[in-house]
Amino acid sequence: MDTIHLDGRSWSANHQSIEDDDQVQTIRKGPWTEEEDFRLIHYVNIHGEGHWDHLARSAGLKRTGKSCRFRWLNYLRPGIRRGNFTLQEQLLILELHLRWGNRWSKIAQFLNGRTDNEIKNYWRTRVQKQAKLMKCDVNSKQFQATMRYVWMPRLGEQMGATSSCSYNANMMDRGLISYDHETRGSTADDPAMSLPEVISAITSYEKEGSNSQDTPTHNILSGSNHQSFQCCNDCFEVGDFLDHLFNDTEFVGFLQEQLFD
DNA sequence: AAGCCCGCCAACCGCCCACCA
DNA sequence: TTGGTGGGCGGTTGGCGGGCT
Repeated sequence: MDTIHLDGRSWSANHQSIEDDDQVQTIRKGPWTEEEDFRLIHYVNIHGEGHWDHLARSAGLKRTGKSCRFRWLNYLRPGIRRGNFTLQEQLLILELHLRWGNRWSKIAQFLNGRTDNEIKNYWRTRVQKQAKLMKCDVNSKQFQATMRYVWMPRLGEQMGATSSCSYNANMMDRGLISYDHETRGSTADDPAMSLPEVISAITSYEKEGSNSQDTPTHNILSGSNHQSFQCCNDCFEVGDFLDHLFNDTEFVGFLQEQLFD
């Protein structure tokens, strides 16, 4: 019988049922115990991955092959990183999701040590929550525009110049972006709304709509490079400015009507 | 202190595809 | 060609814990 020593504890790893006197293999569900984890780690270390149904039986685990595979790939496999996502990782997830949608495993390939399940959970708990707050669909162009022009610039700013450069270089290296992050302009095949389109919508809104002096869209455009905006006597960076705009339900409604319906 | 609510996340489920006999 | 099997993937669920009343 082999003995595994890990975290100051020892586990026997005989490849028999956890309950030897139980002849009927009832399938266990729910959280994995430490002993189950050690059995799985031990077996995979010796025999390698794959053939999960056979592995489950041979390792004496009362689990389905799928359950063993899931546990190994998402929690026990060496190199798994856990904990909060860094700003760079969050930005990468937003960027890649705009590109590929719910292709979690594909997205996970670009985040070293992160699993598709973890990214999926992040998306559903954090990002979809924001969509719910905005009362729009997470896949709508409106929400994608918010991601691209509000959150991503904000994350970029938070990351600071150094990490932003490394993020851009990383993305460029991978061939994932081809547009200029300084202006956030989109490429011709980019389905999301480009910054010029947003500006055009804002301008149109100014012409057609609200004459109120206290709306966020009053007196907004200044300069020609669209990098900063004057609004209500305050100067906004593009991210903050659009954040401001998207908090204006009147503007959001107009934008939706003009561009997305 | 107790009950309730809600967010997070580990884990399961079902579908689909690739491979092989 | 077809049926069985294993594995991959996205969607969903349920339990736990922390915060709030």
